Amino acid sequence: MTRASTRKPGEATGDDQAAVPRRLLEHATKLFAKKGFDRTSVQEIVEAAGVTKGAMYHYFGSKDDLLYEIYARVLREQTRQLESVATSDSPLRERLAAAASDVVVSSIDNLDDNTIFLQSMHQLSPDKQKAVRAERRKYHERFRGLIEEGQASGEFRTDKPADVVVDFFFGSVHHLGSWYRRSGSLTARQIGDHYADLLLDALRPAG
Amino acid sequence: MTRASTRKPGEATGDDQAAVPRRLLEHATKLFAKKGFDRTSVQEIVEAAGVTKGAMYHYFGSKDDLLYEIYARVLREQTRQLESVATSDSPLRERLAAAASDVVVSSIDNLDDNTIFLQSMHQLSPDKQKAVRAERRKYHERFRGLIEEGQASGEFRTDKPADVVVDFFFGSVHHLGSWYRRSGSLTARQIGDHYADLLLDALRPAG
DNA sequence: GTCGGCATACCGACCGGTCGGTGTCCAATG
DNA sequence: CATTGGACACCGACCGGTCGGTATGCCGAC
Repeated sequence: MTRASTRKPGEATGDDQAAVPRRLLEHATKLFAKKGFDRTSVQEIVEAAGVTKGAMYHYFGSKDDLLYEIYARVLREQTRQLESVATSDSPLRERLAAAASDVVVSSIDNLDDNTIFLQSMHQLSPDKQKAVRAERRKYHERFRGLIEEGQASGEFRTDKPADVVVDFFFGSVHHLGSWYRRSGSLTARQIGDHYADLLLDALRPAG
Repeated sequence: MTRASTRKPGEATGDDQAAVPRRLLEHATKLFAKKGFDRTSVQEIVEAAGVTKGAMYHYFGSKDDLLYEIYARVLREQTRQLESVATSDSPLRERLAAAASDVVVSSIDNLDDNTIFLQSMHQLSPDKQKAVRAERRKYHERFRGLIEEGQASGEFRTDKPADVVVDFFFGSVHHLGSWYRRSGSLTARQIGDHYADLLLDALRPAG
């Protein structure tokens, strides 16, 4: 606190080197995941981040904003990742398998974000909730596009609507947080590959 | 209020014929599903149910109790249903398909309960949460038993751990509430059959 | 001097839960 | 039959505490 130094504004003055907004987001994520959005007070967040409420309200308009920023970051990253995998020039089945496995792995790597998504989205203000939903929908549509591509080419069964399959699969993904434990015997990639296999095999044309 | 009558104690005296605890549970379910547990005040619940706080705390020990009772009811019913389907003397594939489809249908029929499960379980007191988890685990184990039965007989693939498949499937089921709308073009049973097909086909031995 | 980057004290709203009371029914008593 | 007592089902004002948010001030850098 009293440590004299010539820092750029925004740089940490405490023990942590990270910038204040970053630290706030980081600790807010952990606390929201652990206790839920409503049960985490602003006071707790700023204490965990080693700053004060004044600092927080300087960078974020509200507690809601904090949550929204957390979502926005995750969504941006996942969308980026999907886009990169989907547009590669591998065969369709491989692209879909990679997309499926990747989203599982990244969901497990960021279990906290995932948990928050699951539990706290409905606590956002309506307009921000709408923004998040719109972004999520874009993501799902991109994923669905892969399935429809395979249905058109005859690689995948056509008796199941693609959007039902997408919701089926992402339901599983979003729920990873409620059962996956790092202490378990399977790695994130193993789970991802299992999930991808299950999806791909469920999509095989009827034998 | 002033309507004279010879009612048994516990019978409604207002517009609604239902007993007070029942009405409380009913309206609490709706409100919890719509606004979340923490954002629903006891005051709102009792107003919706047309009683007062005194009445509520007469029948329930706490707001937590209300939530717990909602869970307990749903769990009891789903467990009962699964047990009934699983022990019938149909072929295994049919029993599993029926169990899968049924749980989807009942989840859609009671979307509110499902939503609450998803969003508010972690807000229960630790001991009640433990009780709910234990009950849920029993349910999952029963379901898993069906899959293991098929793996042992060679009907299902053995390269996917049964518990992974169970979590995969129930993730999808629990997430129905986040996308299913009654205004959609598919009935609950149609979704249930689609989901059951996807599960069964994902379990086919590799071709 | 003034502007970003905070700190601190404080406010008003609200919330879960409590508690002393009230009306009603029923069963025992006389 | 009339009276009484008390168990049950509720009522609603109130309390201690918490929370999100704000107003104001300080302080170093430019």
